[in-house]
Amino acid sequence: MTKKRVTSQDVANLAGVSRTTVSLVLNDVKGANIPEATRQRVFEAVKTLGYVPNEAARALVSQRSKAIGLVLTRDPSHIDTDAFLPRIITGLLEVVKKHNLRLLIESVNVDHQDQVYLQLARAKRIDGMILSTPRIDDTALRQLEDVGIPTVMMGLLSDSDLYSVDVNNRLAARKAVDYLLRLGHTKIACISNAPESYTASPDRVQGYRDALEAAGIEMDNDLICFGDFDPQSGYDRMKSLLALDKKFTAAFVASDNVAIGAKAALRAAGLKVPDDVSLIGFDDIPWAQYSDPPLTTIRLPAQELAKSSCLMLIDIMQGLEPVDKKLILETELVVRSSCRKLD
Amino acid sequence: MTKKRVTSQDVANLAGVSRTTVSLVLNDVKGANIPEATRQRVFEAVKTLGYVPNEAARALVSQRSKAIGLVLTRDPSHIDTDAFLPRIITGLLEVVKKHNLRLLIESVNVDHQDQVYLQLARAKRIDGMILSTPRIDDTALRQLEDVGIPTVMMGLLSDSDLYSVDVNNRLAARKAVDYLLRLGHTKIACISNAPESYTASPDRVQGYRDALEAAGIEMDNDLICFGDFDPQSGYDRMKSLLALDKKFTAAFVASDNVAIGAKAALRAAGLKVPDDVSLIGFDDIPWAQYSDPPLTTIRLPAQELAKSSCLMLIDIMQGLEPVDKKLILETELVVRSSCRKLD
DNA sequence: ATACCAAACTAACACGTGTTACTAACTCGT
DNA sequence: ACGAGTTAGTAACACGTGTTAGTTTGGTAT
Repeated sequence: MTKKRVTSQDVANLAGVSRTTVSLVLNDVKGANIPEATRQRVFEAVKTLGYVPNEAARALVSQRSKAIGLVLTRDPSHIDTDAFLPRIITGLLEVVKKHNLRLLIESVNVDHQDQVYLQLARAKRIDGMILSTPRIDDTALRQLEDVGIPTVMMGLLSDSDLYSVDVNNRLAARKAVDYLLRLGHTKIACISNAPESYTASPDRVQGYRDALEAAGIEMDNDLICFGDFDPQSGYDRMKSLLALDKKFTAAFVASDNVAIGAKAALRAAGLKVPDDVSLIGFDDIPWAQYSDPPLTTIRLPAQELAKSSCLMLIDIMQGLEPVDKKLILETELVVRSSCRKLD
Repeated sequence: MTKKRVTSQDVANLAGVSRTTVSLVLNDVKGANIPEATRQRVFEAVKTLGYVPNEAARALVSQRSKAIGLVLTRDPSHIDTDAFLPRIITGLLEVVKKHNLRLLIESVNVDHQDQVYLQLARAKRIDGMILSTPRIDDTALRQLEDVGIPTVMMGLLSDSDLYSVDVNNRLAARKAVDYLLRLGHTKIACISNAPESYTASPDRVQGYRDALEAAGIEMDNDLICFGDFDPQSGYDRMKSLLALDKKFTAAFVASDNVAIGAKAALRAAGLKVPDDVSLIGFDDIPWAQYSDPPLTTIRLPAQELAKSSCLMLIDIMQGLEPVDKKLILETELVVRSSCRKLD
């Protein structure tokens, strides 16, 4: 009754060869000369028995698990509303599958990150890892280099030696604000995507600053605030901004997801987009183009980000030096209808 | 220079005991009597060396990988815009972490599903799996039972013996349409969430039918069509419906994600929600409450679905018979502002 | 003094694979 | 005929852990 496990020994027995030969055939070892007839016998036996090599045994002897990990360094509550995660995942899955790897997902609560990193790495559960949304104050990142597990960051940590793939957040933000400036706006509010400790956030604010400065517009720090990933935070921040009564005519919200909430707050205040306030987002999540009005935003190549990270990681895992240690992908201004020209 | 791997033997040496003792201490085996002093010595050594047990070796000997798999049975393009996936993942991660398991994500392209299922199961990469969005015509599901890997389906396949967790799609859909009926609508269009082959889809349409029938309203099959997961499909279907010129006053769209597109199509046709057409969705994705107008919808307890599936799976993996073989969770009508009362 | 027993530990096997070093047989040029 | 090389295959070890059966040590009852 109990399903007997099928091992390579069983295959060997059925094919009338040794276990070694089975291994040589299945792994297509080129040094060994196995005549076609024998190979076929082995394949036949494999098929008959439905044999699948035990990954644990294989991992043990080869010292590699053939899996990579995607580590999310955010609170689950923030991940919940992340409209990008699915794209990241499909991007990773595509590459991972092509290379016969598996994808492990792990989230670390900000408290004891160190443990988790080391655990995963040392336990050899994964051969490499992709870190998403790194934080500036993440001390565990330093330790990571000691463990010596191949790592790629999606998102740049400027003062780190680790490999990374990212967009130029600063430049992209500037592109967005420059666009608003071209439309004639001068009083422009800014809601960033996340708290300052997440690296992309201050970068995007800096881009906002760059644009205003280049245009010779005086900065009003009251108009700058930091969201917290989800729409609710956008709603709250926009409400606060409106309470200041500063009469801004446009807002740069450095995350479409946060912009969703910001827009709701504008509506609640009786303000229309773009008639009363122009709104430009960041990311181009799927929702953006179907919003009412369709949201003008900066397109972040989410899937490319994921794929490139993954490919880079695989290179590193194979001991190859990737062409770029820090790869920067292009962003693109996507003009829709949420910004109007000021007369 | 080369980082030497730390094994339990090293720990044993440092602590001045045998490797067996180390294992007994670390796994807290109750039969063995290890005095407190020795235990402390072992823990000390573990800490000093930064020892972490090799998972592959552990998996090999214990015949369990301590990982579960989430298998997505959809095209990547559909997963991309799935606003629910993040919630599912955080739900799973929460439970998984609590039980010291890992989460593996796998997508199977509809073509060769069988292989993938079997591969994962036989290779012992995972101890159990959660299937999302099962399809009616999925023959591999049958084979799955043969392999004998614990499996839970998120989404019900009525004629299958497998364990499952789902909502009552039919009843939930009826709730939605009943609400529209109460508001006085009688010409109600229906766009389902997915092609008919995905089980939830025909169920929801059936709920729509139930409601109309109970109200004694004649059915117009032209008003029923099937979306395809993403907003674009909603846009297309709604456009087709409008082209029929059937003058419906309300639409039940069995997926918020599809509803996003449907709403855009209405807008493109110069129709306002809810003034011209009332719109009710399904799922209550994060976007729904921030939509303009806020979308009335049926709340699907995504995270609960994930958690319950996971808990059920863990029960099964431990050989326990879960209380319900087919668990049904509650849905809830969430009234917002996308439906108006007809006079 | 001997038998017995519990406490504290350990030697040795099993898990299923990849791989190296080796053998036996067969071919071939001289 | 004979050494050299090739071909086809295998025995045996390594990977790092969990676990069983067994061994020593020291104490205690008979």
